[in-house]
Amino acid sequence: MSSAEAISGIKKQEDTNNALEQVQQLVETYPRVPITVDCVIFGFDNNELKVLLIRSDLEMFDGKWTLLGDFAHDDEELDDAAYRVLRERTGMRDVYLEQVKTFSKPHRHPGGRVITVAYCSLLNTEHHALNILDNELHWHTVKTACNMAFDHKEILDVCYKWLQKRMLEHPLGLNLLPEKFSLRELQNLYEAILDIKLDRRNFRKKFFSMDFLIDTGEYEDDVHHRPGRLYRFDFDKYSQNKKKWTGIEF
Amino acid sequence: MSSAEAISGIKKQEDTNNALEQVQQLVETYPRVPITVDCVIFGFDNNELKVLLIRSDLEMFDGKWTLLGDFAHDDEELDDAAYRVLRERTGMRDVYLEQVKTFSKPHRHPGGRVITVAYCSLLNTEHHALNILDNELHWHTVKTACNMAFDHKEILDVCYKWLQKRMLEHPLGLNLLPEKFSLRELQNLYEAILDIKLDRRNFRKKFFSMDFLIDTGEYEDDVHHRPGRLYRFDFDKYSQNKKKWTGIEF
DNA sequence: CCAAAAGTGTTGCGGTTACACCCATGA
DNA sequence: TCATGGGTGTAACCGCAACACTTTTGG
Repeated sequence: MSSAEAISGIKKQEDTNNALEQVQQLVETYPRVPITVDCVIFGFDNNELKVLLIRSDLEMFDGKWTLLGDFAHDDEELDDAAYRVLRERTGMRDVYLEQVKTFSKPHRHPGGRVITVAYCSLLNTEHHALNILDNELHWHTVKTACNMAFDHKEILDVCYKWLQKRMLEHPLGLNLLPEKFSLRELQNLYEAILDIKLDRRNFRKKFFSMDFLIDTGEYEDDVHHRPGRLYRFDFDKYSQNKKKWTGIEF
Repeated sequence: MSSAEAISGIKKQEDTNNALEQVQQLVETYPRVPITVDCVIFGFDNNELKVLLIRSDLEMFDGKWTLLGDFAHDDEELDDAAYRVLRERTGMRDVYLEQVKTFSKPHRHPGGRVITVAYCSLLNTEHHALNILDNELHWHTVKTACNMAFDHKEILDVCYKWLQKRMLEHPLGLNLLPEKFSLRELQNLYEAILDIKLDRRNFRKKFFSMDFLIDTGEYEDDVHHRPGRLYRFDFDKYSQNKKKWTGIEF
């Protein structure tokens, strides 16, 4: 390296430092807002879509229910914050989770401005039951959920609509079922969430033709009638064969 | 009101005040983060999808391009902030705008932690051309856009994918065309954005059968061949007749 | 009269819907 | 043996894809 190059190198380094300081100082001047994540945790039990809520620990929301949420830590990506909330509150890992929408009405939180990012997650209530730590946690039927704090009812509604739409194009709903499930259970799931009736034979044909169901060779054993076959969903195969394009339709 | 009731009323008021203070103090303790909105502004010109970018005014991003963004003001809902950015930068009002996703990687901004909410907007470049105030603003071809600051390339990619998907289920793409347009222009729009070829006759049949196109009775007049009819899109009719359900498909 | 794009119908295929009967199991 | 849901096939219909020629305009 020539000395001219060395000097130019030093100069460049100084410029970089100055530029960095400039940016840091600029960011210092920005208004700051507390950020939370709120998880809409769906479960499926008794042929009903449920949502996991906790009693508000704020005096002014005495008796009201809230979503599971928390502030974002410094240097924590919001996806990670949402996973952390799930872990801390339910003890579960590896749960399906997706960002849905950010809510920012100035007065949505009575304590001052707080922006929240809503996440939607789906888990199997049977697995989950073992891990609930906090007895102020309860599963509520989504359709009748009410008396909620903040704008959490609105967030729930948005996430429910999101789920209904997403179910049609993605098999995320299977996260609500046990690993092995009967076709009846699967159909009940779709019927309950979408709030429609489906023809049993056509539903079967549809799922079999997608060819993502693996026959376990096992049967239901807790049923008071002819037991149905149990299937697993082939998530690997799905992720290689997703549909790309379904045509213009509105 | 009895004096007991009055006392109880005062007590309740005090409780409320206390509770409010409690919540406010709690929110005070939350970590705070600067929030920005970034608008991915799409246009359509020369049969190509374009995106409006501005040169970064930060020294360390010398020569790089960024999305149009700004900090959220105090007490400003983020949707409003995004509309404000659009107004301030392009002079346009009443532009189609939708929240897409929140980006929160801890080091996405070199000046420290900044969380940004990405909005996608679509506007007609002809109308818009008149209003550009800042000559560091430029339309870039989306496919070849590069050399972007921050994580703005990633945001652009996510919004482009979002647009491709959204186009199939919602007529938002029509915001990219002039009010009156030919079917050829409409088809070019879909072909360019979705990056596919479509059969002309089937495309026409499809749109005519949806029955949202209003024949203006007018014709193109700037073409060097047989002029096509001009149509308007009936947004009112659309908003009353949206499809609800398109079947399970994944 | 030539180039360039507008405009227009039909056919075949595949997927969705609608629908009814026999079977296996537990009580 | 009865009640309950499991499991299965077929026919009509509809929407989508594939495909070519004539018409209109400007140059």
